[in-house]
Amino acid sequence: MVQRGLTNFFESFLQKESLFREKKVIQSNYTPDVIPHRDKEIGLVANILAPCLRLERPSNIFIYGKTGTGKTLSAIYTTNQILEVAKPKGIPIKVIYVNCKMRRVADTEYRLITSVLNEFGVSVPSTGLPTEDIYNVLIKKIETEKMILILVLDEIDQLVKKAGDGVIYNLTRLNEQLADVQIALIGISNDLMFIDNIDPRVRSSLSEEEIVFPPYNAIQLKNILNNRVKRAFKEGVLEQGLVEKCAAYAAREHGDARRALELLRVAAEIAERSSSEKVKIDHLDQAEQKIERDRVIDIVTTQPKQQQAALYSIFLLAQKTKTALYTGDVYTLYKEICSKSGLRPLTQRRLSDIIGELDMLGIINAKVISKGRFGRTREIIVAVPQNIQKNVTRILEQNLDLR
DNA sequence: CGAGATTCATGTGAAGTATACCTTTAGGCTTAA
DNA sequence: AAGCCTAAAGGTATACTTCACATGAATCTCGTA
Repeated sequence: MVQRGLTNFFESFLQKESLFREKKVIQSNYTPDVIPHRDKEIGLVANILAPCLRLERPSNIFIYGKTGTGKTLSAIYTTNQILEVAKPKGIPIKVIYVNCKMRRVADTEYRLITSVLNEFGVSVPSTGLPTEDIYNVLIKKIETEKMILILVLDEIDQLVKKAGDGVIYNLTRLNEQLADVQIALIGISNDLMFIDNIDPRVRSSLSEEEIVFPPYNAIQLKNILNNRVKRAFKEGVLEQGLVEKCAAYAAREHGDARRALELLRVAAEIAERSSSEKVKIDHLDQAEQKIERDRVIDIVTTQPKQQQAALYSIFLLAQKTKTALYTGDVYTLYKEICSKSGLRPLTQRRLSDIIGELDMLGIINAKVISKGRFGRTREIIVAVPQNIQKNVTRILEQNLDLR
């Protein structure tokens, strides 16, 4: 790096006009004051949750809809509103939000309860205790006072897929052991098939109420974007038709509003970095690339070494052969990779599971097929565009200490 | 020719093992009275 | 004697291994038309 010019660089950076007015408005963790086109859904949620203001346990809610349809946002928004009413009146309501997808945070029963406890400010060992004990700690903690506990479980399908549906059963049964505290669950899932594959008893208790969030259409998306653009950007920094194009992109991808907003923000960041005075359509295309790349890189690099080695083998093989890959081939190469990078190779049994996990992450598509006389295997197809694949392969190479 | 039987390569479930971490307990040491 | 530290014992969750059996369509076999 040229270090002498750095002060100058920062100076000129400060002088440069930013394209943003209030950048946080289009950042992903921002909760807007109004959520357009979700009045009906929010009304439903509010109706169901309202009894908790009278200290009655509301029904459990199961919310589903594709990603970026405002499920999480609506749930958080509604519960926040309830809290706002409840707080000045001293109504004891507590809302806890847990994202079950976060690997190594809340993807097992034990870890879920642990993260709930963390919300209460109680820290418990990450391992070593019986799950039963952890429940008891929780019970003891919340039983001290009368209250309604609303537990929002985001991406609940991931949790059930890994830890089984007993978790939800246990949670609902917790109510029987608690005299003064009532727990209501809000399960959020973007897997529409999920609810059909769980124990009917669990199902009926989880989805006492079901709410479906339909995807936004292009016009609605445009509306949402415009709403935020007004506050987020300075006037006239967006090229004509940019918002429309952005909405169209996202509508094509099953009406994902989160994606549309992210697309716009990243495009603006790119424009800013290249010291352009306007955000142009061209920046939008670059942003689309960058988002996808960052997403993949993020998933890949937070994965444990073994998974990375497996993925590296898959990528390498995919680049060599044009046809689909099979588990056996991957395992052979994987073992080689392991010895090169000083990793202890796992068994094929385990690799098979890892391939399943990678499939769940959406990095690859693995389908079990039968090749008849030539056995049964998984057909693996990489679900990442070529150029990004190369990019990621290089990163993996470094991570795994290969040359 | 067609219905079964066979076969292959690996999926998949269950049970066992290793590891990392936890609490409890008991003994030994220190310290202050 | 009280307090504190340490090591050992006994426990759990999780990632992984081992073992054993299940799968499912291409291919083979063999009786029959």
